[in-house]
Amino acid sequence: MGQVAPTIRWPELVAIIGAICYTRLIQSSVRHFSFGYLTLGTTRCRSFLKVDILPANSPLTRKLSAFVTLSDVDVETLARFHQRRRTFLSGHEMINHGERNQSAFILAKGWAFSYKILPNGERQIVDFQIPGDFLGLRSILFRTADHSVEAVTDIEASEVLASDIFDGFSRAPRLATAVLWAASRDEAMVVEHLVNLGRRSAEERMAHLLLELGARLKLVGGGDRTGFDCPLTQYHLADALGLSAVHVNRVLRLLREEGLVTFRKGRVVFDNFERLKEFACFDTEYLDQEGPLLR
Amino acid sequence: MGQVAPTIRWPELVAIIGAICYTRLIQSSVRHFSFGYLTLGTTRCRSFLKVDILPANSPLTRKLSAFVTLSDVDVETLARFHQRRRTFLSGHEMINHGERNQSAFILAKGWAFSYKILPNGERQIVDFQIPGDFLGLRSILFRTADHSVEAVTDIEASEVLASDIFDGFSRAPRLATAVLWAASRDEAMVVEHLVNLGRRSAEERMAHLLLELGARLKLVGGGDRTGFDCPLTQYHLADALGLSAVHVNRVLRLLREEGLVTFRKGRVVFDNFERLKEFACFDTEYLDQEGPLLR
DNA sequence: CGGTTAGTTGACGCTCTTCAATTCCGGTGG
DNA sequence: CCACCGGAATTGAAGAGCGTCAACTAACCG
Repeated sequence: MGQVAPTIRWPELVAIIGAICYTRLIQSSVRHFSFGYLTLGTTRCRSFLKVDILPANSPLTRKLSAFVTLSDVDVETLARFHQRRRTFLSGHEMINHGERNQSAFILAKGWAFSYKILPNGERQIVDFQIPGDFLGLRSILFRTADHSVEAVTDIEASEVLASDIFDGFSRAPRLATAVLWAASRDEAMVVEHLVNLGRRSAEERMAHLLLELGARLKLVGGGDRTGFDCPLTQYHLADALGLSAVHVNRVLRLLREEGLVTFRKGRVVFDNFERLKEFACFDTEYLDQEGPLLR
Repeated sequence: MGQVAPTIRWPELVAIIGAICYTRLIQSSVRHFSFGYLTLGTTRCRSFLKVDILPANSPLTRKLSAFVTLSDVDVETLARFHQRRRTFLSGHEMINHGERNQSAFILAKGWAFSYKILPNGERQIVDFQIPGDFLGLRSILFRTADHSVEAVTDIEASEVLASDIFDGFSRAPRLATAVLWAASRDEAMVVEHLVNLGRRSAEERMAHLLLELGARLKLVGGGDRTGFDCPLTQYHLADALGLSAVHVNRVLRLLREEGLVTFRKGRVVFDNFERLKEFACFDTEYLDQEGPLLR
């Protein structure tokens, strides 16, 4: 607390805004930040993030303001992203496929998932959103939402209107680069899910998904390498992995009997983290970006 | 030819840059463009696009310059995207997974595909790129490429360096919005492929892929609803659809015997377009965006 | 006329789905 | 306190879908 002068200026707003969109970036931002100003390991970074310099109305901006001094216009631009705090009950449809003028959200608390429904009623889950994630960006860039988002648990989120985004872009052009970068990270994750569905066995898919969720949660303080709390049902997993719920159950049993991972009563336990990673060919590369290209 | 005054100004550079990244946007741009200035059907739009006003060094900028007068700085910014014309032989690795400082490309001629290789040697094709498509955007936004791109046929393309993109963003902030929008379109397509792999049968996947390629090619003048020329092998299709090449063959036979679609000797023929669309539950929504949200 | 690559077909078996039944568990009302 | 209920998890059996192996043909090229 306070061991770092709060007047540090870092001209690359890019990475900061990126961190808004993806809290998991915070870690890498700070890593880059250290390049020339501070040398911060992960643990020191965490405590550093607790430093509160500017008054702010959201956990995310507070985190960000803690390690960079923003210009007035930047602060104002950021604050707009967190003006409208909203809550949703579990099961609520936060974004509806086909509807126009939808909002985007930055998740503060709870889990959600984005999905598409096929005409025959089957559901494919595209990605899960955890605290710190941006959701529904495509639904404001396109005029109508091309997918839906439903809350898994009760949700707290900041509503981001299209006007927030586009006003922000014209005020702070670097914001656009950062959001582009964040969207590309999203795409990278979807690509990884695609590879998962196309070329891996059911067991590998499951292992990979659980490891990914664990890695993502770890970056926002929601778990460690022993495991994490997971509010998903086996039906959620089935629809994300392109499997039937029955087979998901069998796969989970198999992984449990192999001593790799246990998922029970809302808790995922990595029984043997290293062996599980090897089994799933899990490479964190697509999550561990070093931050946007800065010049 | 020439029936339209060449001095028309449309302040929304956004859509134009979007069109650079996705030539298929041209159709929708013009549709939007017509909103107040011109009423152009698809066919009239096409002939309109042939009008050549400004000298330019690439087919894409020529197309664009034909229907909008750009400011000097805009033209210069656009021209930078097409300064470096390059050619590749079929089979060439245009972007290599894991390498740093890769370029992006705008395809002018030929087909390519982006893919990932798993440790066990299996390949998953994420998307195919056809003329007018942007490829490798993520490889310059991230420091290292998270995927590879290989040329299917001989290729002509404009090389876009990271500096082109970022310089362009600071010169013309609207460019950033447009590229973000284009990247989101890319993501929408990947999401659709994900749904394909997760929740459709082999026959439906194949039908859907062929319809998508047909629809995309139609927008750049490479086919119509009777069919299109397709340089892909059955191995390409297999790796894109998460199937084995043997099964791809069977699926193609089945679709042919059903009188739905025929793929032979580099040519896809839609034997019964309507029935095929119905069979594949093909909805062009994710391709038919009306253009970026303008204010 | 071989060599090579893409496409084709059959046989067989594994993976995963489907259907159906059963258990577990938290909540709710009596 | 128990009885009851609904959603989620669990398990078994049967079979469809798709992969693998292997052999073969067709087309292209030097």
